[in-house]
Amino acid sequence: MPETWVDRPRSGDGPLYRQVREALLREIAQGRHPVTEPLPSEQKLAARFGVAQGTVRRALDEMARENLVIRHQGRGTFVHAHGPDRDRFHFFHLLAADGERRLPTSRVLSMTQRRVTQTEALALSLSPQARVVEIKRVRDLMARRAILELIILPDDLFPGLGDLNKTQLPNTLYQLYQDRFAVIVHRAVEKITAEAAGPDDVTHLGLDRGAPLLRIERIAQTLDGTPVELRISRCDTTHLAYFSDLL
Amino acid sequence: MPETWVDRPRSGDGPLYRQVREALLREIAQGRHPVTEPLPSEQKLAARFGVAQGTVRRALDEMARENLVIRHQGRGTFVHAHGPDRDRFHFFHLLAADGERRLPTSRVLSMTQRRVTQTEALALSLSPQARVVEIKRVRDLMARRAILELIILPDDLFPGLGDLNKTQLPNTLYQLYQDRFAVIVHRAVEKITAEAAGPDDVTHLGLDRGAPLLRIERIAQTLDGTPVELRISRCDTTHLAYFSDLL
DNA sequence: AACACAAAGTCTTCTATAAGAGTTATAAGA
DNA sequence: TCTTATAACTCTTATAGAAGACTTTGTGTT
Repeated sequence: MPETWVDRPRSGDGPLYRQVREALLREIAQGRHPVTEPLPSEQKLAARFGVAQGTVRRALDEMARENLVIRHQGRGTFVHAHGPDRDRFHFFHLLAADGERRLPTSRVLSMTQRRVTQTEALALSLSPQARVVEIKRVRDLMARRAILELIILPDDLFPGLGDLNKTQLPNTLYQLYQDRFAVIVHRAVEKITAEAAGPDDVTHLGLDRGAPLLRIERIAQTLDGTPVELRISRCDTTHLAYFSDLL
Repeated sequence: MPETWVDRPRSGDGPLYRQVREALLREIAQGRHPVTEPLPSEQKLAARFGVAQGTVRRALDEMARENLVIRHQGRGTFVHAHGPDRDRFHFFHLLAADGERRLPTSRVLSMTQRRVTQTEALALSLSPQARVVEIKRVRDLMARRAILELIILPDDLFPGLGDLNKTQLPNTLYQLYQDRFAVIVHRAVEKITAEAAGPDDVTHLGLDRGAPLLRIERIAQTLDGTPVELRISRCDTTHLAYFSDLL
């Protein structure tokens, strides 16, 4: 046996290139293929799967389009991770008033560990007894308080996170998830509503009581669809807007 | 000369398949290739452009991914237009409270013709003297007043629209734009903010004065990026939510 | 001997072409 | 109605050269 052959595309599942795609997806989801080193070359993968190189290529191209892997000519194909290369705005859809996309800064208000609530358990598909870490922070955009954020993380996916000092949290959390806990956020679903400012919003965002604000409820997922983060952002949209491109 | 040969891919512009793509895009934007009949077959296009069939295929595949054309095995490739085939929810991102995607019904309040305002002219890149048609309507979702919509259309793109009776307007306007005026909306950009309900919202949506609502400002564009519609939707989000998938 | 730099070689992805087998839809004919 | 033919797209494989990135080797200098 030339290699450990864990995942062969099953026969009769549809197009070959899609079977290859699924096999690769499973491998990546299982955590083989560290983000620091390239996947096996197209040739190698083709040999492993017993298909032509072009078929592997088609699978990889499709995955690259979905931002699951990133391909560098001459270097190889890598699992698409968070880092300097990646588009930082992919998961940040707030636009400053001047129409420019800017990254916010963050100040952590609190970080606590506790039992999950019922709605949280539902959103993250956790058991009612599960424990979570709750992070609360204020984010500034263009030196103006703009976002009040509540982040809920399953404790079992992020062991030891609750013990960190709140000053140790970086601005870009997804980078942290990836580097410290090998959790890679690949996609997210957001539900957006309008709400009236409550006491918390008044104190931390400086809004008037009852002022309209944008509520963004995000569930971030890994490659295989496992929800790993629930994030509720409350935004003062007097100087910014959420944007969405319908292509 | 075998055909009218308007657009040849220029030499040295980058990958061949992309030159073909651009050439086809120009053709479609110019309004050749009616939506009712297929584009020339891959073979024909390959012959026209002097490239291999696989190269044309790659260009078309890319365009199909971007929802610019739609491919039917055995029938041909068509300009992707609005109609029964097309995903009706592509341009409607509101989610009912139960999590289901439903289409709203519409009741037109008014339809008037007037001079463009300054902000409208900016958004639609019109001259300050241009005339527009303004449509105002209320949309119900699950038999509940949910959206107050203001639609601004450049008069020169939609000649004679202002003369229509307001009862003649269909629920799905993009279908009308396409069938009556040969204007195909291919993409849209939305900016979303939270606002307080004003007098209009109170009367038409039954909201309390100052209640928070979701404001969606959409600019719809044709293939070549020409803005053709400005639409401002004011939504009561007590029973629905805007959703966005970050893939 | 140690270092700097250029050339050569190798690995990888990217582009282009070609060809054959399979699937789907439409139209013509029995 | 059923069958057949045809046209079109789909899938897979194969090959070959171009282009980018990295490593090794060779050369010359210090």
